[in-house]
Amino acid sequence: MTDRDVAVEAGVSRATVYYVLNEDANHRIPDPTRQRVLDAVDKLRYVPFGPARMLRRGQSSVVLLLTHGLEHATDRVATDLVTALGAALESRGLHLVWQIDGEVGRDPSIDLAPVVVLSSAAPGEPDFARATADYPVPVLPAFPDLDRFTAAAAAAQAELAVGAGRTRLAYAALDEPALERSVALRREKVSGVAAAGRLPAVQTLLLGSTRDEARASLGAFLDQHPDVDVICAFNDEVAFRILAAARDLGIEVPSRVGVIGVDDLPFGAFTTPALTTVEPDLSSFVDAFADHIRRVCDGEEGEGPQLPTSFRAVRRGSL
Amino acid sequence: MTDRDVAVEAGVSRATVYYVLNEDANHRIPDPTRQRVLDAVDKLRYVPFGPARMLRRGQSSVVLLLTHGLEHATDRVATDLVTALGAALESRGLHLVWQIDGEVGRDPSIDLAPVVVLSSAAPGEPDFARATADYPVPVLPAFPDLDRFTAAAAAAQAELAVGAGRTRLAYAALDEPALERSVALRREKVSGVAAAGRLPAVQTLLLGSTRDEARASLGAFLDQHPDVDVICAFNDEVAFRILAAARDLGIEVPSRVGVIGVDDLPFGAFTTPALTTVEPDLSSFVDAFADHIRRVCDGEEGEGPQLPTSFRAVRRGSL
DNA sequence: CTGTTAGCGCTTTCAC
DNA sequence: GTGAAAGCGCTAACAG
Repeated sequence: MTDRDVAVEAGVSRATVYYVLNEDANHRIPDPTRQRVLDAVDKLRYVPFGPARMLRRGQSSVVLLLTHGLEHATDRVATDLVTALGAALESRGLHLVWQIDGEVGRDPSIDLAPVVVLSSAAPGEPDFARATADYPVPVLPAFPDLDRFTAAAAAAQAELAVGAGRTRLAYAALDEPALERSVALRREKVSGVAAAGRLPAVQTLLLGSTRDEARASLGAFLDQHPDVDVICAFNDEVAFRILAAARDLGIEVPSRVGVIGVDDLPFGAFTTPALTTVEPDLSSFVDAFADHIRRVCDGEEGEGPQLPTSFRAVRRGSL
Repeated sequence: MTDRDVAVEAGVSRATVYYVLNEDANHRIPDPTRQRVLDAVDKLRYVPFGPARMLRRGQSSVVLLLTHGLEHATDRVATDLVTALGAALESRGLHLVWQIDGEVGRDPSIDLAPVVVLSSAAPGEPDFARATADYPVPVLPAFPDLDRFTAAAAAAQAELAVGAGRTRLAYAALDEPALERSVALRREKVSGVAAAGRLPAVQTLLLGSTRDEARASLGAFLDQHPDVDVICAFNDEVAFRILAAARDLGIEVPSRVGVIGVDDLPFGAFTTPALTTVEPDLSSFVDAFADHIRRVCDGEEGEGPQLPTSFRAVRRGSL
């Protein structure tokens, strides 16, 4: 179905079809003609063909989000953000689509012709550079200043711990090389808060991946650092593993040691003890980010917003 | 950057550029010319413009996955499936992109021009019909015969329970109207297995959403049905909530009552007791599904594969 | 072996 | 108020 078909069906020219459909201000079409066109559109179920439109316009309304894998998908915070961003962009005439940026698909999916690309990688990382090379359009970080954001989460955890009267802080993460830099950064932040409160140095606990390994890691860690009285975990999942390990070891939470997560995943209310955690407020960021993306699409320059640094404490039983 | 620019830069015609780039078999281009073209492409960082290509071809290489929300994203099974499907389609020259099919965005995202649409809804559901109406291309269910699949999971749970010597089965799910049909279906399947083993009727437990409500629901249920000795949960998350409720009530798992989940989410190893669950094998389905999608793109008719019905039991402490 | 040319469907300027 | 025509960038049939 093309505009031609509609024109024939309605007995008018192709231009007239366009005037009716796009409500062209320079052309007032008499109602009977107008109606014939609209009827024809309905009857033929005509939908303009996107590629032709994009070719004419020179650009599309598609915003492409590239994430390395779906690890971000199972992260509740990221999915909330993506969902909210999609809605916010929609109301600005843009369409958010999501694609996995795998090793396999080295084809930059030319057919997509996005007007702007959002990369889950940070500027400077290989995936970000690759996106910049592959797409002849602006590439923005999907999670701007993620490091600052996660560091702020760590600081919020530490402040929560100190505020609760804990004095010997530890930081815990999974023992994965890929996470190393991020862990160092967050731990640094926790150390900063500890130092500001004249507390001793912050120790790092790297947790094994199986339950047995997790138990062994935690046991050894607490033997070596017996005065640690609170553990700030990388996220709620790590916190959950620590709770499991503590239970296996007969270590009491929160009396012997407190545990604090990040994200406020739904399961946090169902652990034993229930998980204390911190959670960001993303709503104002999302709108600002959508505005920024809109501006970038319009060719404007300028800095975009960064992820927020304020976190809300969710106090439950584990601290 | 257009092919014109490349042609000028290389000092050849536009057609020659095309012959070089697409390695046209009917035209052997001498190496020096060839090299000049390739150099020009590199120098100008030329990338063909997708929309023009699609317009010419009449169709794109984009497969659009529409999901109602991101509830599927936090479902590990679904994300595994999407990831694997994306890779499988990539190797067949197709590109999978994902878009949220929200109420907000009533614009059928015309710019996307997919060659086929995958809907998370099942044929017959409103979202599926909407996709069919909005897109002038074939629409397939993204999770073909999901009901059969989930029913098979329920059957696997029941068989696992019976195999372990349990005789009074219950089925548990969250108390949400949207899930009602699916819950009924799965419960039916559990009932079938029970009946086949000449066991008493299967009771249904609808769990409240907060922890307190969950405890109350479970307590009341077990008071009313004191001989129930195993609970098959809708999924691992529901199973986890049941474990929490049981702990709060001082009900011993698995001695007093066993608990079985579905999905084998990573946290299952870290609950107390660790969660027994069942898990599907999706690998062969993914390849078959990708083949089918490829065929549909090529205009062929025919039935596609269905989600598998065989599940692997993961035995841990909760049964 | 290389170049010219027509046309995909949509939009818009210009002429009637 | 309506229509004719050109052109976006890419591709492919056809001519040279």
